[in-house]
Amino acid sequence: MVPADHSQVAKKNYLLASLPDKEFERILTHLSPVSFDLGKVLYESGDRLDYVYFPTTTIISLLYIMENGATAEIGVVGNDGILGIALFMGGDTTPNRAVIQSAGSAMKMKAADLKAEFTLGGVFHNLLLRYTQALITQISQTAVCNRLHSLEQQLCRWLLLSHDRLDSDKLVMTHDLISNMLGVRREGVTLAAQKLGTRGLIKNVRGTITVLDRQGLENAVCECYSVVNAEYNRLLGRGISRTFA
Amino acid sequence: MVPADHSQVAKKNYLLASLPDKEFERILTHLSPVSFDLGKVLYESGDRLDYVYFPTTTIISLLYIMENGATAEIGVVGNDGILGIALFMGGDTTPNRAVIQSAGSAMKMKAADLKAEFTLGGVFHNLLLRYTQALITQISQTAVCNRLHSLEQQLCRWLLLSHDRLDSDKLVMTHDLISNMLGVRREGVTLAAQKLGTRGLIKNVRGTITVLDRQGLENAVCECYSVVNAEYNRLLGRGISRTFA
DNA sequence: CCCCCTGTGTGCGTTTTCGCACACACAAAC
DNA sequence: GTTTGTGTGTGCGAAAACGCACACAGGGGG
Repeated sequence: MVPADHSQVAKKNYLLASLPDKEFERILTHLSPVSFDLGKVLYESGDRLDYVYFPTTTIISLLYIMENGATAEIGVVGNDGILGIALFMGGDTTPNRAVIQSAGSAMKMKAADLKAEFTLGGVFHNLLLRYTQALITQISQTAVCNRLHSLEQQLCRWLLLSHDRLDSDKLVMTHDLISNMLGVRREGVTLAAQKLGTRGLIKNVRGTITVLDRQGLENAVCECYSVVNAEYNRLLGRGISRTFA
Repeated sequence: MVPADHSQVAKKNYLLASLPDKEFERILTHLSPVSFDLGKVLYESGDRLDYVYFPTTTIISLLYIMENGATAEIGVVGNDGILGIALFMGGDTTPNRAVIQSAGSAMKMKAADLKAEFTLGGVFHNLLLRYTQALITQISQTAVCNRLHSLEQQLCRWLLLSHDRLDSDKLVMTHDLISNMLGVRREGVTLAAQKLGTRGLIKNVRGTITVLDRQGLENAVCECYSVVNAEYNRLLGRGISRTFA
């Protein structure tokens, strides 16, 4: 039996929320809530996936770890999506680490249950594939942005991606953490964050960045951000961006 | 009726070649050969996809074009895969341009036929999804490589990716073309190519780069290359790399 | 045969980011 | 209230790429 409040919690995840009632009810019976602390590693590179996760309030970062220990984020999953696409794509695993970037909750689902639901075809199957395409666009734009844009622009993009997936304007994250995500030096992040602070867009205080002027950030960000949002909007029927929501 | 030689030509594409006989024969009836010149644009960003393509000897580049005209490659498709995954992923289109990076041939298939085959589920459906996951890994490593590695390493990676997808050691491409793919200056490519030439790995002559020492290139390349190859190998049952083949 | 076009080589100064070294600063713990 | 740690500010020189300018070179077409 599913506790009544699970339904409300689960609907915080846009993917689940966009399911027709019938499918939603069925999927719901396979879901159970979990919560995670900052830094928790959900999948290690190459791990077999026992569960997939539909974030409700947490944000998960997909990272690649180089042999020399350097890291770079390739994408981010929040209440817009699902962690564990490799399972239904047929690979069972990926060469990436999945780590909690912002503490919070998710609904988890057993790998076997997800595979069974996916195999049924239909709405859920198609929704997962469309989400995967949106994620591909996000990863693609990360590649482009890494190549062509300044650290400051990338920081804006990253802050907006996080802000979109949170209820609060307070992002609990150190410059050091962000530098690992962006694959740059910590000092570089500090410098860029200072510039944004001077312009009144954000406030930097030990361990948290507060978004003060969301519109200002959107003006400062590169086109990569809106390209990704437009695709989420087009493919999943609603934008994840707070602006477009 | 399908000409007899179509079958042999089609099998140059690894994806088609790995289909069981029954599926292969059925798919084959939907395929017809085409050939393309260098620079031909198959899809423009946002275009509706009328056909998908299974390259046999051509190589296709997936590019993002910035508003200011700057370009960067996000992935490459050759005889290892299929161009047009957005079709079965449910998006019908992507924000990228697909352009011929190396002249040659492909088998084309009508969008509607592909969708119908995909919807049947089964082997073809699963194969396309596994290929898509391999492509995701390729795009992911492009993002990582763009962030963390030197131009010279990236050039090595790019040359190997091309070499893997060609029969010849002669890559017909100018430094300028490569610079557009890598999203860097033409001069930067010239400089990096000179260094590789000095080390005897390649030979640079007006408009073509000849691979002289494949093993040497593999020693010079970053880990990104082997990560992608390992995934292709794992997901699709054989490596695309000439080394692993 | 010479011209012209495209592709390549080279040389600047400039900008961005890096790598390292440290000083400072806040907050919880003792 | 002092200590201890973690997070942030700052200042170099070095390295990698950039933007621009232009010289040269090969090869096909007039």
